[in-house]
Amino acid sequence: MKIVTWNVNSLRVRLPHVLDWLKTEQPDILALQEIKMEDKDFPVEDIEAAGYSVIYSGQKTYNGVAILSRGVCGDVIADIPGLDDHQRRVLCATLDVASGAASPAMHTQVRVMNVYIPNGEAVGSDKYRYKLDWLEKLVIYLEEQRAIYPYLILLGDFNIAPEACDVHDPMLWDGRVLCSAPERKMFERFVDLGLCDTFRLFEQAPNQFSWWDYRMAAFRRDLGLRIDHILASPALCAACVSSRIDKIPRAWERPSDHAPVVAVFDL
DNA sequence: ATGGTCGTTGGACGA
Repeated sequence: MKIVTWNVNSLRVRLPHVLDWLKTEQPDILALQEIKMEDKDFPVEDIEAAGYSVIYSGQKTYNGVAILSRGVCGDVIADIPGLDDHQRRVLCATLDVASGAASPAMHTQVRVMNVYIPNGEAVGSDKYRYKLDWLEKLVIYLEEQRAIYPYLILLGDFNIAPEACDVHDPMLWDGRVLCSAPERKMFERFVDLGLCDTFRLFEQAPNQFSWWDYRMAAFRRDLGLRIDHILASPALCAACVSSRIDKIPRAWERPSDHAPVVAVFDL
C-alpha cells in the first residue's frame, strides 16, 4: 500500500499536477489539503477518470481536504467530536486494503485521518491559540480512535517541524511558529500515543523538506521545512518499508509550495 | 531598494 499526503494549495490550479503525478506514482491513497474549493466545484469526473474514488470536504477560498483512493471509503467523518470548527480541515475514512499477492483474499481495514492543521500565523496570535486548542482536541480524539483502529494513519499538513533537523536554519526558526516548543510538544503527544513518524523510520539524507516559501527564492536556495507528515500506529509501522519526499513536483511550472510525502506499507 | 510570492478575489487576507 502506497499512501501519500500533498498540500496542493488550490486543487483548481493544481489538478494537472495531481493527475500527472497520479499517473506515474500510482498511489493507493492520496490525501490532499488546501483544495480551496466548494464541494459543488470538486473535479469528481477528472479524478474518477484517473481510476480513483474520492471523498472531499471543501469550503470556499480556504482550507478543504480530500481523499483519493483505489478502493471505496467507508465510515467518513469530516468533523472531530468536541471540535466545533467551520473550517474544513479533517477527513477520516476507513479503507479496505488488499494484503499482498501471496494471499489475495486477505484484507486489512486501514483508518485514514487526513488533517490540515492550522498554520498558527505567529506565536501569541489568536490563530496560534486556535492552533494549539485544535491540536488538543485532535489528541483527545486520537486517544479513543487508536483503541478502535489498530491500523491507523494520521497524515497531512501538520504545520509543525518536529525537530531541528527538519528546518533549514534551526537557529533562525527557533521558537517561531511551526517550530515553537508548545507545537513540538503536541507533535510529541502524537508520538506518545504510539503513532510514529514513518519518515524517520529510515535513514534519510540531510535537509529533507516538504515545504518551501514562495518568497525569497526559497526553493531554489533549499530554504525549507519538513511540516507534512505520515504518522502510523505500531501495527502499520511494523509493515512500513519506505518513506520519502518527492521534490520533483515542487520544481514544476506553477507549483504548490508543498511537495508530496510518500509512505509504503507491505501489509 | 522599507519590497519580496502565490491563491482567491476583485481589496485584503491567509499562508
